[in-house]
Amino acid sequence: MELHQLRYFCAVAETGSFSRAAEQSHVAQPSLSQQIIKLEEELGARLFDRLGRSVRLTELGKIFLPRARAVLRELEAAKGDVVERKDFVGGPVTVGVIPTVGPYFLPRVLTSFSRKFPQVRFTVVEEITPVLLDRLRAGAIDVAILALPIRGHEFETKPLLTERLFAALPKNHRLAKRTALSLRDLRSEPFLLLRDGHCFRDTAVAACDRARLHPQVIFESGQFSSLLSMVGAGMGVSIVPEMAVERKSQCRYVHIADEQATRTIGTVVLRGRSLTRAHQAFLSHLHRD
Amino acid sequence: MELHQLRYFCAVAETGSFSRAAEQSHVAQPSLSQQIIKLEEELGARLFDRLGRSVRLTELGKIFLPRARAVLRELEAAKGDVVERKDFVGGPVTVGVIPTVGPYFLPRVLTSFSRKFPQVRFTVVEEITPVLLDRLRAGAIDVAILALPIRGHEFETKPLLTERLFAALPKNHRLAKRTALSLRDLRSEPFLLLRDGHCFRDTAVAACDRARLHPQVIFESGQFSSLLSMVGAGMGVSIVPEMAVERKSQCRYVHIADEQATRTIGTVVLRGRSLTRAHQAFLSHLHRD
DNA sequence: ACGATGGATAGGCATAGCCTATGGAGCTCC
DNA sequence: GGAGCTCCATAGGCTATGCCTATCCATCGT
Repeated sequence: MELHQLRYFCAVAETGSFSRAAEQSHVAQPSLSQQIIKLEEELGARLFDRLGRSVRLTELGKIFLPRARAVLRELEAAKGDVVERKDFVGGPVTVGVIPTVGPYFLPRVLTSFSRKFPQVRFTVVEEITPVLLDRLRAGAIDVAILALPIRGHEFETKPLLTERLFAALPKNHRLAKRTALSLRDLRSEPFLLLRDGHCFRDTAVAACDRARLHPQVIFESGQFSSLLSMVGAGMGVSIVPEMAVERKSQCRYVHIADEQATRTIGTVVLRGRSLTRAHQAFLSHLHRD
Repeated sequence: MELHQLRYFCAVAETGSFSRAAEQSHVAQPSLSQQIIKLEEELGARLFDRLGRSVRLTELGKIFLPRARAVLRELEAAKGDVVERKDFVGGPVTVGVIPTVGPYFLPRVLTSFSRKFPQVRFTVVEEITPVLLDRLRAGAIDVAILALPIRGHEFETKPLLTERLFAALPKNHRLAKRTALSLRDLRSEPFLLLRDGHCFRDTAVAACDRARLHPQVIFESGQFSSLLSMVGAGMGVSIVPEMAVERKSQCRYVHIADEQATRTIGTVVLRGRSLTRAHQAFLSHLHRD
């Protein structure tokens, strides 16, 4: 049983004539006749009585007609649904973000995007980079925002912004009034850093390495705000990205002028994964500058 | 969009693999791939993400899946409905019958048939022959029971029974004690006959013609029982078919022995019209002897 | 690095649906 | 009542399309 057979059948039922049905269906009358006959053979029953002049549905034909129409109606609904939704910017979007970006960057972007596309429902997952990448692979996350570069060519990355790093110092620190410094200037300071696993810890440590600095870490935490409180209390110094700089904290922030003392944030999606219009719109909203 | 494409799509969605879906669908994997691609092209959107190892539904695929299933479900329902009902003896049957047969013959047949096939719902139309034939042509009547022969080769007729004709005489009539008579014996009698239009009137008149008898008709009616009451009252004589003979009436009935003084009842259906199992069963019930 | 797995691509083939021409039955009109 | 028309069925040929095998290419696991 094929769809065009059902269409022909309905056309004959509607027009009451094979010829008119053929015309309406844009096929030759014999073609339509053949298909109706085939359909009848498959069902094992006549659907029409051919009575010289007129063609009439048999009892079984009358039963079959609404069912055939239902099939075609469902088909149109299926087609229409997809065609309609494929250009619709809406539905669920799950964004993954690393903790050192989440609180500083996402809220602003999400609110401005939601104003433009209120139909899009966001879910935000805040996890460290390797977890986010796993979730991307599994399809649990649509877009991730994290520090580049990352390894794995199954991902498509695109840089969003590169920010400078800052030294967070107690207010009364000897370097607090400087407008810039080098990591080497922090040679003898006790360090407060993020816990292992956070990629910004790696960024900071790598910068230190390049400066031949082996920081003495006296405190570790999972979020900047804890570190900065401790710094404000005079326990030591820390390194933070620009977006984590708190204007009205107890700390002073001095730009670290070392070469490559930066962090690049970018978007990551799974390569080969098809994106909805909502995903695409969100991505281009992020990269809109 | 074709049905096999929907089937393939569902198979891939279920198995999560083109290869397994192809196997399950009994086609080669490339064939299935091609059809999925065609489907995606027609919809203008990817339905699956091909991610090296695994295949996953896209957002649109997830939307499309239940709709595709709905189409296939409707299709199966349509097929099943017809296949189920085509062997089912039930549903409506409309029987047409002429007035001179209706009250004597049908009740007995309908009750015995309904005992066998209680699912069949009967509608009985009692009309004169030309009306019944029109209704047959229009499909408003499925089977007609009337006097043969009829004209028109668009009908299929089959004789049911041939009955003798009887003279209906008042009790004290001079011929009332005879066991048989000839129409010529009624030469001088006043006749009571059915109204024009009733085919049995034609049957009676034709029999009289053959007997060179030109009856003086003093009363006409649409039903035998009226005629027979009048005959019982001594107003004249009449001619009735065997099935109209009333055992406990005021009349005497004497067999008319003339050649061809008979009436043949038969079934009529529209040639080329397909009959349901209920129609077929009813016809063979009628002709069961 | 290698083979195994899984999907896409290429090219050939056969079927199936479409076409035109024609047949045959029924209806209309002169 | 016969000629012509209408309408569905049949016949025969053509083409498109879906299927096949062989092969390619990327990924994944050993």
